[in-house]
Amino acid sequence: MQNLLSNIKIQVNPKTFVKDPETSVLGKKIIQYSILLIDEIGFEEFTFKKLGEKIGSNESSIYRYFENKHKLLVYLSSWYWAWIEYRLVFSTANIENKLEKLKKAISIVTEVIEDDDSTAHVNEAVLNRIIIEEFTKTLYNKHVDEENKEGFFFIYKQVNYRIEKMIEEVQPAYPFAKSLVSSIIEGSLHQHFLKNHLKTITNCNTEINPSDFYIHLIENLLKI
Amino acid sequence: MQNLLSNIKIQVNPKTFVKDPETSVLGKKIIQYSILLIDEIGFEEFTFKKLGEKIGSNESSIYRYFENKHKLLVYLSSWYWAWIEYRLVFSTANIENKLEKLKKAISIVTEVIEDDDSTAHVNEAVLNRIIIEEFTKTLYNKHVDEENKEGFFFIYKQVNYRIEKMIEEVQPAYPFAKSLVSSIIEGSLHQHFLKNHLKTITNCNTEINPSDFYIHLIENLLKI
DNA sequence: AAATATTGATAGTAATACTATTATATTTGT
DNA sequence: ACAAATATAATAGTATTACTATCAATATTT
Repeated sequence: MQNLLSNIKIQVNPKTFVKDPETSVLGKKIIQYSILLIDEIGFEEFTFKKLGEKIGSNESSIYRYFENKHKLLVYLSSWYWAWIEYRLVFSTANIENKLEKLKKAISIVTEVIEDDDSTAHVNEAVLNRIIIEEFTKTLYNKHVDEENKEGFFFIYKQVNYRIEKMIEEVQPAYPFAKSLVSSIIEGSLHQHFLKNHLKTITNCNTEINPSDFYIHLIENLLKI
Repeated sequence: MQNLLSNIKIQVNPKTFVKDPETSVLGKKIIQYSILLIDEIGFEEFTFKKLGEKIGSNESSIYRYFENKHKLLVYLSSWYWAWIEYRLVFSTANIENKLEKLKKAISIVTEVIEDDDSTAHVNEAVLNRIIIEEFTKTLYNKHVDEENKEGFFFIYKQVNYRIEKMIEEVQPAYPFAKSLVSSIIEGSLHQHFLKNHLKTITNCNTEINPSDFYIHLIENLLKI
């Protein structure tokens, strides 16, 4: 896709890091290779020691950027959702028709991502894969409430909120706009996961994708 | 609810355990207190050592029943879905009207569970809470494909399949029955989670529950 | 060139996730 | 009732994880 972000820096909640990884070569290397390593071995097997070996740096140097691997995952997720939000706003900005606008938004949050060259150290396609496989772990743990208060999920909720408003524009009478949006955004990641691992309980495959399922769903559900 | 299971034993895939916990007093204690301890401290903080302390047993004795805590969680999840399947089959058996039957099924998989006295060592209400908070972790890890081949998720997929068939009965023309079911079953757990932790992106609360959202959804989506 | 910040190397701690061995109960079969 | 079999407990031990602390080496800024 076209280079939208060349002069825009994705802002991530500073509470997720000790030192901003965008401010140094090592920091950017941590981001770049953590994405690749998590994709390769999975979040449970991923350690700062292994990442250090991969980038020829010391474990203790990585700890100067992130308190622990959980916070790093929260950082990567926030980055991802901020990037999605940017694309969402940009690509729906000039659509007059409310339903078309909503459909475009649904596409943005449900489609498979291809790499975008605008950010050299972030491979968006691989990041999308790790969001599909690992995003749920940023929410599902005993610190959610605390971290939610700290604003760790602000951008994610913001993306939800934006689409909620679009639903209200299309069909103000629909009584579950918030639940519909959150079930589409999270559900789409889940459908991608099922397509890759539990194929018998999804219709999604190489031909049909989650976008088709969800766009058909809103078209039928919000009929006026 | 009434005592449906007094003479029925829930069958769980033997590959999830080393020794069947249903066959001894210690085994049942492991099940009973692991549910309570996971609910209390969360799965990440849960260890066999802490469980041993809680039940006055040695860590090494617990390892004779389960290889590791992940397999224990898979066991508990399988037990849960087998119990749901039983209730699903039982409570939809005599419903003639296809849509009513489907709606009943949706209720069973989306409603909040209250304790059922039929199984002394399993508190179903607490188990439901840990399924809401932890079930996703049985699927989302690097061993899914392997464990799926071993049949660890068979009962879960079976529950999906049964409801899929009910959708086909109601509306054979609907093109995404599998995805719709899996998104309802998983999505309902997620809506319960959001209700507890990220209240701003769900309509569910003490008055509105996930069942209302999903029943409204299928009623509108499968209109004939 | 000096001051400052960043990174690397090494060492160390507590906890986790186990395995192995042996001793002690408890159950069961005759 | 007793021996044999089985289950459980106690103890010890290993490798790995998830850090923290300290200090030296190297860049970078002023």
